[in-house]
Amino acid sequence: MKEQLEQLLAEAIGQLKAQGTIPADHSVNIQLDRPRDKSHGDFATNLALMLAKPAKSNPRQLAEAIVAAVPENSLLSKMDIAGPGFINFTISQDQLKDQLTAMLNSDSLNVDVAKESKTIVIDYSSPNLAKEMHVGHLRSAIIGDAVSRVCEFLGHKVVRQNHVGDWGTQFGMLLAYMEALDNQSAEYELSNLETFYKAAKQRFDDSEEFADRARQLVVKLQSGDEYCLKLWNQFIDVSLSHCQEVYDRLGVKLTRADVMAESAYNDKLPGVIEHLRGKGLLTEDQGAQCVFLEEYKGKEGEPLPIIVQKKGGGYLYATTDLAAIEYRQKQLGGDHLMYFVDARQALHFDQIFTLARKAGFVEGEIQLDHYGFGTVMGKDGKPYKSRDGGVTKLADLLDEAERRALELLQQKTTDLTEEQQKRVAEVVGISSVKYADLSKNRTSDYIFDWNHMLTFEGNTAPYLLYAYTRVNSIFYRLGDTAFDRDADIILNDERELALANQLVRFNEVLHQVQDKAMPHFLCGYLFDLAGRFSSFYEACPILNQEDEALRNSRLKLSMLTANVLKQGLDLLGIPTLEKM
RNA sequence: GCGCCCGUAGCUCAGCUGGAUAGAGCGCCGCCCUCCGGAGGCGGAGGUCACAGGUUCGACUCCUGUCGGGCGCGCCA
Repeated sequence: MKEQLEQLLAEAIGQLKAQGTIPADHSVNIQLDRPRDKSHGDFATNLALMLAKPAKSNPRQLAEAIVAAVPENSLLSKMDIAGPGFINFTISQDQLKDQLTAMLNSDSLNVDVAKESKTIVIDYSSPNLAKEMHVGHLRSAIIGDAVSRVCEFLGHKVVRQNHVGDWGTQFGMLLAYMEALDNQSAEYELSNLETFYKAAKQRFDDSEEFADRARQLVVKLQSGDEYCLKLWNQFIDVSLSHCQEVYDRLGVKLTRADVMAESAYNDKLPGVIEHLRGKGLLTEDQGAQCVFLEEYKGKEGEPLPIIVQKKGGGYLYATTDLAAIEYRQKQLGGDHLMYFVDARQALHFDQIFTLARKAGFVEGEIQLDHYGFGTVMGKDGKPYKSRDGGVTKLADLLDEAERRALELLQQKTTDLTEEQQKRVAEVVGISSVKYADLSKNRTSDYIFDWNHMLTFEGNTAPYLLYAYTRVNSIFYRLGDTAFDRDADIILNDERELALANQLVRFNEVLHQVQDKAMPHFLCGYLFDLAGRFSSFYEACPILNQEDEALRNSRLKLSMLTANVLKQGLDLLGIPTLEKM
């Protein structure tokens, strides 16, 4: 709808240029707003204000010229000039109704899918396997997952990449500890990775002998020693299973098949160095192999190094990332590589992307983006910690979410069985945590507060889940009674119209989510949708409506609302409940 | 020292590419249950958009500076 209007405006501008009203060489960026104020129509543009100066005309006159130049169309019912020269557009009701009908008749809610499907490689979650997943891993997993779903829904091929950290010095310590325990107790202790890591670390710090053995094992592991590899594989397997449990509980789509671990690039790393050397980009500095790029200056204006090989010969994550970028374009066929990684790594990715292009690890047209995100904070405004001051394991956090959700639900009257209520609590609990995160601007830090996320009031998961069940209950009540799905849609009441306008925006919002990798746009949209539905529901009788035509129309609006809520939540990785 | 991000109502957050009277939710105050799920709806009070300049017809948004907070800058990932 927005695109169609843009097209009309582009034609109008073209005509005015041809007439000489606007200088032909003046490039015009068509801006279309969704005005906050209903009296300003469905869309508004400030074109006349922007073009008044180059056109040497006054804005209101120019606005009139633009309006006159808009081609005949069925999209608009009205164009008004307001204020200093805004043009307000009102979409014709027929157009709205057609769009609503198209959405109702489409499995994908009639969203515009990409004309050319791209391959989008999305790096998200990517935890370090040495430890159990903790709060710090939450955002990447759920934001990345939501954006992945949206990209897929919009017709792209999405390749998920879980770039887990499974290689590095700390594994020596872990293997040494596994070795020190007999096999059975190792298995037992591995079931709690967190304590296992702590115990190993303790031993490493306390015992010189143990530390030596740990270092020895790293070397052996990296040289492919079979015994070490066996221990390592065993450890990785347990750790990945832990991750998978968390993904499954979170409803994050990642599976083992998406795991492309750091170690998978091991045999590519010498080649990365050679490639850089071949390009003349490599410089030895204090024994380490570095790349100095002019783009990045240090303290006194001297270039900043990217270290790709340590003086001992070991490789660093920059090296691996370069190998991974190449793989993602050349093996996976990525047109767009997305990285959902903590904002603190912005500089690192900036450097890596620049270097990858310069050195030819990627070639041709490719989009490389690091989408950073802020930190999860406690109420004190400091990074979120558990009560004992340590990092909070994700598994524990999710347990608590479910427990708190159950408490919340038990305060309400319900006709659900205890067992059903427990399942509902699981969904509500997990969804609350996810939604609290997704509904905030990706780039900023946010405060993690159980009381804010687990409430039925405001922009929360419980509110939206409730809103969905409420719409849904209309159709439960309706039961088998048929209603005419081909009935005309009637938008006479302002609340019907407001709801209809919001429903129709779904497409637009999803494209914004994809463009900016910002799921909170979708959250805001759904909250607004639920609010408009509630107002409609309050003021416009549906099942009690005696006028059959009106009743059918309202049922159709309700059904579409349910479909959009369900699909929207699904794209956020949140399941809906039929009853709660 | 250099670089990046942030500062919006008492609290938690929105504010799209510069647009019309800066918006929600909580909390506070007031309405609305003969009616489909009140876990709801309607309304009110509450703001120097950190501060000072600048650009512009128009600035929360862009530029410069100041203050305050967070983070990153050579062999961890």
